[in-house]
Amino acid sequence: MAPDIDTSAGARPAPSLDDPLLTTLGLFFEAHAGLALVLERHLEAECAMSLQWFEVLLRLARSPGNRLRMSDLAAQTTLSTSGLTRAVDRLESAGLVRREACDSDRRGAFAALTASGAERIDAAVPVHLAQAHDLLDRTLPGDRLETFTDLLRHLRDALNPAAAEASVIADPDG
Amino acid sequence: MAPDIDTSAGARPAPSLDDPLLTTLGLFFEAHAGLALVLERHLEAECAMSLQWFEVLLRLARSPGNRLRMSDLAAQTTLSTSGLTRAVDRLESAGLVRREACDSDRRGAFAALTASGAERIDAAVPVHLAQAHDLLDRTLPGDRLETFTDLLRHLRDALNPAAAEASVIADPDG
DNA sequence: AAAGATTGAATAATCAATCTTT
DNA sequence: AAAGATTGATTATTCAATCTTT
Repeated sequence: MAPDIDTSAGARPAPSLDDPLLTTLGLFFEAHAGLALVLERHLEAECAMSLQWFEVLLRLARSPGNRLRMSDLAAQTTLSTSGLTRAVDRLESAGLVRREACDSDRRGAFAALTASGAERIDAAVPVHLAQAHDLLDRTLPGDRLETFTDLLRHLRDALNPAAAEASVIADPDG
Repeated sequence: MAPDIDTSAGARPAPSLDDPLLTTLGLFFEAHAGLALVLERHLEAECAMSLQWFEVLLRLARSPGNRLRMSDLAAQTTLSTSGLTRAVDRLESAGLVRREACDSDRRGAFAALTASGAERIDAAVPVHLAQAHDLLDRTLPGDRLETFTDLLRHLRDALNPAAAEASVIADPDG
């Protein structure tokens, strides 16, 4: 018979509070929060732009005709369709994006980069990349960054099959 | 003299829109969003609990006396101190957490796990872990999960030195 | 009836200001 | 005056409902 380890009053049994997978998940969430915070602060200070705006403008800049259907854009970001509608409202108010009608399906709408939006994202990308390289090349030197990317791709493919399939066609993110 | 690649009307120069680091960052954010979504849905369905509640309760369950100062708890989550105040308000309304006074410093307050809160997190951890293992052991088999954890720790340490230092003392996340 | 997009209502996150204690 | 915690005001996000077009 195995003896109880902890018999002190009021102690609860520890089901699996020390499973290393909890540590992995915790590290993942902490790393994400830290990275988003640092990147956002830099982008905000240097380019007066949130990380969300950067991501939306970048998607548009990489799309044919610098435009994308609202629903496609929503699928490529972490926003719901209503969330994207509001985000595009704000981008349109700032003059960085313009809505365009869709001829082939009049229910649809495009979000299109304006000249001003193109200027802003073109200016922001090198600033963003400089900081990201400064941070990551130093933190994950040698081939570690490539390994990290490879592991992330496996994870993303398992979690978001839609994005994985789309990347085979158009390579929005690997 | 290097010739221009694209001389079509209206074409903008592409500064570095294809830098592989943009792909890495995109994959990281997509993987995070996907993982958080999947874990949250499962936890919500099986344990009627958000991922945020899970994380707060888990931190408390792993702390001596099942309690932690509000400011320490905020530092260990992705919330601001005011955000944590509100989160603890909700947890307290649900009866999972109780505020306790701090004798040594009467400005301070503890958030402490209630018996009900302990039951709920004890029940949720195995459920959460089962899903996480099912997902990750299959996606990153062999030693890939350990490699991934190692890379995340390096990244977290670079981005959040405070958490890295704390982990040397108390091991909240590796 | 279903798809694309938007809107209203409800919930939650942050910053700055405030209050208490050190 | 500074630190710990909370509150008010603002902004942003989501779900469900709505409107138009297919």
